[in-house]
Amino acid sequence: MLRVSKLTDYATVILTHIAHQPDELHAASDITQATDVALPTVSKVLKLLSKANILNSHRGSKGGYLLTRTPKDVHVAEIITAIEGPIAMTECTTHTGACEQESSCEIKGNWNLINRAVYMALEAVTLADMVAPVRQQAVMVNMPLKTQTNDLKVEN
Amino acid sequence: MLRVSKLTDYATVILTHIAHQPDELHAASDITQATDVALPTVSKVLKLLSKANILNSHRGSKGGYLLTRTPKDVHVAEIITAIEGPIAMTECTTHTGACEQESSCEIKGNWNLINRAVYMALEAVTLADMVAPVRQQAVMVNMPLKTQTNDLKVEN
DNA sequence: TTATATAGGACTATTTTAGTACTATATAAG
DNA sequence: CTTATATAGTACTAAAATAGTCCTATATAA
Repeated sequence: MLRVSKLTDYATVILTHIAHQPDELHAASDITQATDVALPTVSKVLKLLSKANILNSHRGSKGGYLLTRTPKDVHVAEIITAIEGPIAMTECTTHTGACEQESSCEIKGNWNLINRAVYMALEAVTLADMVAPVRQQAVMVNMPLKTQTNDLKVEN
Repeated sequence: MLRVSKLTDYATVILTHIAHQPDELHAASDITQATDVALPTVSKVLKLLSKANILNSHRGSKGGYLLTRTPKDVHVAEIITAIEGPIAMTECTTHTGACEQESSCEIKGNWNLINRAVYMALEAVTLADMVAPVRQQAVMVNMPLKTQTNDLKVEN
């Protein structure tokens, strides 16, 4: 299925809400009302987004959360990473030594290639796109081989 | 993390092995030996790939599995779909009615856009690429807005 | 000083995934 | 036609990941 977690989904909903009024502070309780996501869950998501420097937080009375930058500069890849950690399709591409077959594995490099492609797809869409659905589309193109070799740089 | 399941990972390993000798029948027991994946697991994966028409099966003595087509025509997207079902990042994009906020959801269409981008990334890599690591790379490009409008066709 | 709001971490329940086992069916070979 | 071998299909169990909740600490405005 290649799913994004529910929390990540909530994160996009919450960020979309905040992005509508980018200059105001949004308290967790307000966001709960607006999004129908349970308060503890909203709170959890906001903390993660804050930690990832997508939101700034203000404590105390009249506190809340605020975007650290314009929605155009917040990429979907970043949101996913904030909630779920680094985007990597297979264990071996994040944790060295996680797989016993690692040394003899032929396809690790190819998974890295796939990771890259997926990551670029996710980086092409921003929070701004989520807020005001622009009919912009990311499209795959096969580049000439030779010119790309350096780009691959697959760690071994 | 945006993971592919372990079974999918096994599937790529198994298919890579088979693709090395595309004209021979490969029994589950042989593949176990070659890949160090447990027999019941190999068996499970092979059945799924067979059901998805990526492999042909031959029963009985001297039976086994065979690719249905050349490795160049087997896309990674298809392998993932065979093991995990349709590629969709969020629940709402596969199952209508799964989300209560569906009717008022602003970002569903955008998830469809993201799905599309990811799918294209995964379709750009084939089993042939996995077998003989070609230094080919898929790259994202932002297309002009107007020309793409028809392509989106986001169901509501 | 008090009310309010976030920070951080721990914990539990649920769901998903991985892995295994069992029975049925098809085929090649003696 | 019988037997050995291999896949088909399904059901079940165990393990891991995720979701969701709660509690205590800290910061800030009034």
